[in-house]
Amino acid sequence: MRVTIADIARQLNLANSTVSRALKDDPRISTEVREQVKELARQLGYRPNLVARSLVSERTFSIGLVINDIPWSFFGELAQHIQNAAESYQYATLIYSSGNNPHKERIGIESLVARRSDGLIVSAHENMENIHLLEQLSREGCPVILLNNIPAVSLDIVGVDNVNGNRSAMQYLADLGHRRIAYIGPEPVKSFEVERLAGYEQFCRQFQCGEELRMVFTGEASPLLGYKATLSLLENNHTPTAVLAYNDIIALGVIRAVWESGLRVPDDISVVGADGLALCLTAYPPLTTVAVPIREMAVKAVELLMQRIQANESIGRTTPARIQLLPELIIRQSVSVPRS
Amino acid sequence: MRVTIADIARQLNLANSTVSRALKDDPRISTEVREQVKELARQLGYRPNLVARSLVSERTFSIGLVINDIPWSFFGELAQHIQNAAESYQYATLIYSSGNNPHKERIGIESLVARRSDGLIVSAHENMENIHLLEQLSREGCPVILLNNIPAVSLDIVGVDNVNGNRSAMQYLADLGHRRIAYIGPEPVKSFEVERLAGYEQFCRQFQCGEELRMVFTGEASPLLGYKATLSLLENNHTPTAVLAYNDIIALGVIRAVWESGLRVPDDISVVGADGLALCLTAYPPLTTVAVPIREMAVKAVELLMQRIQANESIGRTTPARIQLLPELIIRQSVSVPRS
DNA sequence: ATGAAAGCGCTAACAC
DNA sequence: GTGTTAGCGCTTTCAT
Repeated sequence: MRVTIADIARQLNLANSTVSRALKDDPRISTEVREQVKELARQLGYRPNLVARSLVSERTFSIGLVINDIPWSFFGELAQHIQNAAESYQYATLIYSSGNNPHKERIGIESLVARRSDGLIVSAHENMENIHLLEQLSREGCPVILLNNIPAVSLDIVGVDNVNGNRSAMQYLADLGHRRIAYIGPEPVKSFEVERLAGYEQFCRQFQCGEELRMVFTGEASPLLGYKATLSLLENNHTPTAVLAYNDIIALGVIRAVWESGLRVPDDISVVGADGLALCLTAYPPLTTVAVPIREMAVKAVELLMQRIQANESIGRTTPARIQLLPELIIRQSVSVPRS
Repeated sequence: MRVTIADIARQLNLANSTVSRALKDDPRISTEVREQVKELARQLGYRPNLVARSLVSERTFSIGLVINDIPWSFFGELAQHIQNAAESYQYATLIYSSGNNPHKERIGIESLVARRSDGLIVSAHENMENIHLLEQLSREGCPVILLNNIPAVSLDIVGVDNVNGNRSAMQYLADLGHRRIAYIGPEPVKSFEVERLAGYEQFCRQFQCGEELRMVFTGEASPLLGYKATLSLLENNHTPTAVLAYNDIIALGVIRAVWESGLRVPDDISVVGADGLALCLTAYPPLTTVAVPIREMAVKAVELLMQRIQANESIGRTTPARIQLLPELIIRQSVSVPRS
């Protein structure tokens, strides 16, 4: 049997509550007793049972994080920052990765709630059933922060202004003289996908430039799909002077395809990514990218969640918060002025 | 207030225990009552409180995973596989990333234990104090699976035979005719670092080839350090015909440095990575690598942990298990025969 | 087939 | 300053 508060109390002829207080440095307990208790606790190797504590305090001091996948690093970096931010509030983070599967996402949400996470941060799959589930949970008293821009949803949102992020990247390319700018990314389904494409298209329309270079493929964002899409774009002789990729991962695939085609980055084709992952520095040449302020996003999301938890309020009483973070263009070496 | 079993019992004029059983499809409860209970549970939006359940059952159905960092994808991929494997046993995974900081690692371990994880999988920082803590926990009844090869430790280990992995990579290079093979990696402190360097050095000694090309830098494995190390290697005119990098991340930095120096991969310099991450396909050219069977590692670790949990045995009674996984060389396009 | 009661480890009124 | 008591939500003997 593991050692409990009762064991300590018995050996010291104290009441459980006294031991409990002593362990928490309650000023009402005399210093001697406190020391005595702590000393014995150490000797016996007492480890508090947070499960029991949670049952009475109705608080687990843990938050749940639901993401799509850990490996491709956007979520990895995000998870790390969220964990760090939560830790500064003495909170643990339970990470659940849905593998982009709405059914698994649902299981994950339910599991985190059943484990009584004090709140949830969710980068959702955007399946409406699950969004409704989250709204429901929020109403039932479990605060939820959403990391996607979903309109008309009664949840707090910490989102990214991808439209303007990509518009500013386009502006940068146009200012350098680029007119034939391609976009390579997945079909616009999720908010990030829709917004990033929209930023590109809005700019194209406004400046009457190259919307025929919009290249949308089916499937999840991966370097391989970026690679293949680029190859087929180049084959068709629709050669652009610059490519705006949906994200960094795809951009790396684009770069590989350009080199393999015997062209050079950035001399023949400039490439811009998005997300701002550390692995941009992995590319040759290092990737210019529309960086999402991932750390800030994590900090803001956790901050907001902690407010909700402390105020013991979910949505219903209050208007949902809408925080929008603006991406920042990080200029590296994958872009130059167009060749001709 | 959230709805509890007692609420359902009251409304249906049943005992709590009956409701509890009905919810679990206990055959002793009549089908009608079972249906009635479940129906009302659905209507009221009953959600089981796993905290309460855990307190009595002494099981949380969650395991703790302690890793060094999530973002650089080895641990990301690992975490994903562990989570998947655990899920097949109906277990949730609590991930804690220590950011390579032994003190934070300790906090993380304690936090996971306080939350009463049924077991731990740890890719340790290899700080001996923490290892002893883990041994202690194991003795106290919390099974621990270690993912590092640490000698003479009384914990189950699912490790990687990095020595032979790297020797086979060297053999492959030598067979192609390479004699001037450099190694680029961090100072050998952790087991992975020691073993991978050892695999290189053993081969060099055996075949009397180029140990002067061993290039060890200070700091954590990052593409930037791989990049810088390569540049200084090339500056000193110690030009190798091939580079064996500590891992894929560093290899990507090496590749970038080679291109920037006006040399070509693999024509002038061949590059081999290690780990076998998905981002190898991101490189130009796609990276040949000594792939760790990450998924298998995850599956084996979880399998072993589940056995320990089910048998309700940690180390002490039993001899610790020693599972060694052999990496596999995945041949892509970053290696060719040497130039001259 | 169902109920009553005890208890998991801890906390928090309330007493003295 | 310390003890008593009740109870968090659930499971599990032991009755009936």
